[in-house]
Amino acid sequence: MGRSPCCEKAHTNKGAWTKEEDQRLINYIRAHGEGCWRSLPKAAGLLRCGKSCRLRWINYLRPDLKRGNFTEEEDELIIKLHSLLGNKWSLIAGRLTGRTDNEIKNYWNTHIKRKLLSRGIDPQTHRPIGAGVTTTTTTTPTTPYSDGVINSSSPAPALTPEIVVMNSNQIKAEEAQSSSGTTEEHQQEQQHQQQPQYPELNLDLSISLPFQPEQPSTNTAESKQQLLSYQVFTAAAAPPPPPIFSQAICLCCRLGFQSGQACNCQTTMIPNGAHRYFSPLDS
DNA sequence: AATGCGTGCAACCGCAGTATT
DNA sequence: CAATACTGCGGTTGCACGCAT
Repeated sequence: MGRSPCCEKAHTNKGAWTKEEDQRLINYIRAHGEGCWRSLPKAAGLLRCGKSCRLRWINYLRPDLKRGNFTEEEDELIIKLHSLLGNKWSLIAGRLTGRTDNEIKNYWNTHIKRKLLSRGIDPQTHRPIGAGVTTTTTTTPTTPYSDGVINSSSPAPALTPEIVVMNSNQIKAEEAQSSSGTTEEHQQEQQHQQQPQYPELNLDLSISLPFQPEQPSTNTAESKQQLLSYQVFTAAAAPPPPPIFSQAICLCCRLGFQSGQACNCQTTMIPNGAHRYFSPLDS
């Protein structure tokens, strides 16, 4: 048997929130904190479903929200993040403090799309419009880096989550520094130079079979640890986190970045071209 | 002043993944 | 293990507003 029934959809208000409803929600969350959205409406005396309360709080009432226009820096950051992550608005929002996924999504659809089109750039692919897709490689329409292992024949860019929050000058400096790296890095550098719009991005991606761990774990605790690791790499990170070892698949690795280039987790290649991720604890 | 149109944004909807019973 | 609820996410819709005609 499952749980008890969800919030009754009857007897719930819809549409715009009133000031009184807002105040009730704020007061309740101040007193009891976020979470438990299902029981919140009843406890707070609101005729709304929990989902609606959550949305209202996250998108509008949260005290740490930054209201107002997006800056030029935020614009460029969103564009770069979108080229990297696709329509993963929540991940993008995690990189812009005080902005919500909904806000960014709206801003993208109303402003940035147009901005890119006026620059002659396809907002979905981040390629110049008219540059035909002639390769046999495939990318998903909304996510340049699909959720799988990127084929080793087309190495992913040496971008780290930290680089993502840097400005373009910092990125250039980072690239200049990396040019004195290994042969492999040098090859990537050459590929970067072939990208006309965003040199740090390689959008020519192939898709291979999804990564299969050698010892797939169904352990719940380990799953939680993986989630935690994922959250560490995706959380809003104003200052770059100190070097840490990932004990699971970090976001960088999930995006196909190779160890050392993008993150500090320990990743190695296995013969089929996929990556094997292992924890320092394994050794 | 009235109307039409475009824009911006809050809110809803449906789905997928996860948690719980 | 299956069934069900919960949570979060992305896509879409609808309304309010401003501007042009």
